[in-house]
Amino acid sequence: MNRPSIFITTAIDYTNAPPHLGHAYEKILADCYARHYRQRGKAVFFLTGVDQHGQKVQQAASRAGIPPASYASQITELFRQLWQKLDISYDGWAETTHPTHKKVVQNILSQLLNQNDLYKAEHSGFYSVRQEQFLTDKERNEKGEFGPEWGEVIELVEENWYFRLSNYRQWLASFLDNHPDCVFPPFRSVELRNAINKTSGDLCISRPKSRLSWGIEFPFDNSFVTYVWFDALINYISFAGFRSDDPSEVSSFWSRWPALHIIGKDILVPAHGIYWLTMLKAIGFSDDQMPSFLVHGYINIAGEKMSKTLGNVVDPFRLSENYGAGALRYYLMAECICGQDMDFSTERLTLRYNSELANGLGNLLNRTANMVRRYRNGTLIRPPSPTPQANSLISQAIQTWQSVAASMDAFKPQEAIASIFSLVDSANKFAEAESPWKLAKDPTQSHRLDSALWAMALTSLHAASLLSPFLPNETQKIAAQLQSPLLTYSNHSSSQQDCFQFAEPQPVFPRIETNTTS
RNA sequence: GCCAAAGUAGCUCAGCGGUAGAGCAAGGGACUCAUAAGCCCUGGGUCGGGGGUUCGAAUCCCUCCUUUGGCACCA
Repeated sequence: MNRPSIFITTAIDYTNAPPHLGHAYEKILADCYARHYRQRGKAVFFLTGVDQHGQKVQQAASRAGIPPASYASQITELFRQLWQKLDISYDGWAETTHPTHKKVVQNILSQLLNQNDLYKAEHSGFYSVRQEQFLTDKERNEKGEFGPEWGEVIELVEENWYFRLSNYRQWLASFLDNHPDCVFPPFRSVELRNAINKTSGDLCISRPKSRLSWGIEFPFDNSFVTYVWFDALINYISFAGFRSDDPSEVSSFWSRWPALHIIGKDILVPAHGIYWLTMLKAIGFSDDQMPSFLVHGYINIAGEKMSKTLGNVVDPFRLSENYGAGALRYYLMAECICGQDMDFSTERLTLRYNSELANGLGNLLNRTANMVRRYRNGTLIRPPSPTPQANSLISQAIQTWQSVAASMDAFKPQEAIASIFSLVDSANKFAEAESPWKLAKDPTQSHRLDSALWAMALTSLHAASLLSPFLPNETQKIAAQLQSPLLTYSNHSSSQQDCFQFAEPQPVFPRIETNTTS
């Protein structure tokens, strides 16, 4: 990540149902990356949003008895509220019903038609009237039949538009062979590579209006709307300035691109790994303009996949009300091995919050603040030559910045957090070793007392600054208590800080009491 | 079925050829600046089973077992 600008996207969420914890995890992950790279002085463009078109939205809307547009905008509002609650600092917001997006999608369709990448063909197959979709052999049960869950199944002949994906399959295979690091974690890259071999044929990118009207109309054939995936994937470029009428938008697009797409494991194959990459190739993106993917896992509840049918869907609104957005953000980032599934439990959340944030960092700050107020009237002046012990703690703090950056670049946020807390541990051990409360009793130890308190205060500031991408709100409160701005990558080692003026000590991370039933 | 990933202390995971590790949880101790927080000490897990390579394997190879995921038109 040596580029001066970073373009981060998340999947755009489908507006057929309210957000759940999995949606929240992905946005929190992306937000932590966006904030981390901003702290490193990069020009970050963080794009997220919602996917509003398609069959499922149309169905959900008709069940609710309202037009698809109203239904989509109601759900969209819920997502926006959640992101606000969780402090998601996105720079761009994608809504696929937006006219700008529609224009780019239609522009691309026309381009592909002109370069002979599209064709119209007839397809016949089994169609479920109830589910409003074509069925494949995958949907057959053990007896080779389509079960009752599909309702009436008829054979249907339909004309549609196809994208000549097969023209690009070979290119995609060799691209992935030459760029295996395009997908993280590595085994997902293998999975994608293997999937290409097993696929054949082209991609159907239209739906006849007779059965689906909620979509972007084909510019050259108004009896069809665009298949949702083809529509949705384009958000990554349409909302970033690609093919904008404003030339400065276009040039900022090219300074941002290529993107890091943060997505869930369920939509790598085929949507992003196959459709999106071949679409980009067809549109004219070169090999070194291809995006990369950070593929995360699922959040399970007691070992089981979250699903509406199991009735174990966790509501992120309620979680952030009960525990606070910070606690939720912290727990998800500290606990999850990026790329793997994780098991969610409020017990673990409470445990980690209490032991690391409350007892670790919170208490470090609080004990420091109290001693500075008690022994130094709340004002701490930088000692001209701190003791070697104090210097050693401070230099560990400075070194931690590098390890955090390295861990983040390696897509290991949990490792980054671990190294921040190893610094906090060192500071608490340092406090025991120096015992400022003993030094305070001996006037001849005044310099050593100043050094110790200084090192503790400065380390608290370093730890809070390093933690700020994960806990933007709470770390601001720490900064307020220290009455000092948070540090960044450009000033952390040469901070001009020469005084701490402590505000009234107040627990930033009050312990979550557990004896009450949750 | 095919292709992958994982199986290490109660829990979450690190180690990936050289005498089994971390954090949390559990037990004990000394202290008091602090959100009864922090600090110190302790805990002995056949590293999924079996076989092989090697002076030596959690670490390489084979095989079996268990769990999870992907295998295009549903987003």
